[in-house]
Amino acid sequence: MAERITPRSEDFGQWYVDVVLNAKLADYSPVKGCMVIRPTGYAIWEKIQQQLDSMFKETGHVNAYFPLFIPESFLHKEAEHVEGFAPECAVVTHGGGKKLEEPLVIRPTSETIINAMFTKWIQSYRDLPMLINQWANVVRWEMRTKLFLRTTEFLWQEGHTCHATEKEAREETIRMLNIYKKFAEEYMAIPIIDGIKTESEKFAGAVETYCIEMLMQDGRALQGGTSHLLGQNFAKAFGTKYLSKEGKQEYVWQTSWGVSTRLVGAIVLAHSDDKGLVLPPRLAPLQCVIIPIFKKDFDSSKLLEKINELKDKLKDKVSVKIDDTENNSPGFKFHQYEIEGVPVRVEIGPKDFENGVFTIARRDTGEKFTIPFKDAPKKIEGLMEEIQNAMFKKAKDILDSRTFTMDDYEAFKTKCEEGGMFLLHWCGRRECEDQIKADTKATIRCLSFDYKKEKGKCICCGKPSERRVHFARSH
RNA sequence: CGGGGAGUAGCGCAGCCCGGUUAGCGCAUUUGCCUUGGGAGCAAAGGGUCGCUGGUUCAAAUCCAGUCUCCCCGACCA
Repeated sequence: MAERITPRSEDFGQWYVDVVLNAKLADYSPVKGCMVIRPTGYAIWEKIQQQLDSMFKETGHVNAYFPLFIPESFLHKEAEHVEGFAPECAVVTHGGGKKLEEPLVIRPTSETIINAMFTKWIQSYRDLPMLINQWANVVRWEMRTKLFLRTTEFLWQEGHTCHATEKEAREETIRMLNIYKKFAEEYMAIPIIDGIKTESEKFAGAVETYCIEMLMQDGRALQGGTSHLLGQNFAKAFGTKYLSKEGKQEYVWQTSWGVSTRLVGAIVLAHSDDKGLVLPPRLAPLQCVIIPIFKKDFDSSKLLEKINELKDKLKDKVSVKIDDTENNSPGFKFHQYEIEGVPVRVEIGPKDFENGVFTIARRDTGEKFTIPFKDAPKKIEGLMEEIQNAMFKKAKDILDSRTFTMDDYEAFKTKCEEGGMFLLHWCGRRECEDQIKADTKATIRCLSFDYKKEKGKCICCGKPSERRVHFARSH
């Protein structure tokens, strides 16, 4: 039985955890920092997987699987890569009761071991492009964790591609970023800011890192996905070469890109209200629940007949479930499905039956209305799209209303406490980036693709700047 | 690693300051009756090494010392 969710606007972190736990998406595990994903939460992840997978396949990518263990020496082959990842690696030193000759790192990401295979697989320009994706778990030993947003072990998808030219690799990097953007906006109903990361925030081992950034309801930003242009860094480290048309040995140009179970957390943080989870219809494992209201002196079979009829008409287009259990009251069920975020609820009791209508309730707005039996299927089907769009618009309004353009450092420092996205002039120097982070905890989320050329002064040091960049405190 | 908080029934908590009946409450569970239009009601029942170790005392959930664990904030976060 779920506990009631209490509104706790003053403590958003706790509110978030309450939503996750009450909606039964996940549990804390016996192993600290790790998370147990419950069936309800996993079902959302499955919807995400399904959709992304089909988008990857449309663009020619195929799935494969690589080992969980990576020889420690592999990580050392790329200098920046090992520097970035070594501190957060879990390392296996023993196996079969003996100390291993070479420790095995539990993959924090798979560039190295995949490149070791690419080197064997790729001989000629005819083998390119090679477009591989892997669905897997990875481990990163973070100091502090939070359900879905940052856990020691998490599930993700990592794409790894090889191309003959830098141009092709660059196109691929952006193509995949755009797929993430489309997925976030059209499926998760969360507007994003896309752009490039600064040198200090980019992936260890990449030439460039692109990302989609989201703003959550608590005013903090969340990195939703990244797409890296790896250049020839890993190719050189692992000797991944091909024979070109011209008969020359060339290093391949590579990309990698990934999103994780963090996206489930993003949905929770972006859309939930004090009643619980609110799921966008396109990713809701259950889109519509039908609840009959029985009365002692009313023939319940008449209600069941009506709702089965409705279910049959809906079932090809909308995922629907009838909850005709008798051990809980209707009120209890209403709350239960609201906590779980089911987009649409249909009720029918004797009164409705006599009037020839269903009562329909929207999860996103809480709005309740009746509709004649014959119009119900079409209406409910239409509601899915309507709710999906309304949720995106609501999230977009939050992003817009909490994006601030500022030029005064002191004012920014104060305003930053409330959260939000900030468009600030920045001189491009690491020193200022670090200074601002030290002063405000805000980091450069990205240099967005969408910007106006505009002469200004760096908010920190006053040196000239050509454009504004996105700053925010992030999760 | 630093700062704060918490460990008492399956879950959530009160009791502790100021030691003293048989350690209490809500939810959940079991049984019976009755019910279902926003988290039902009534009646009864079961369920506890009070985190652990030691000390003080006639007497410890309560006081003292130590210890373990968890949570929150910070440092960290390709």
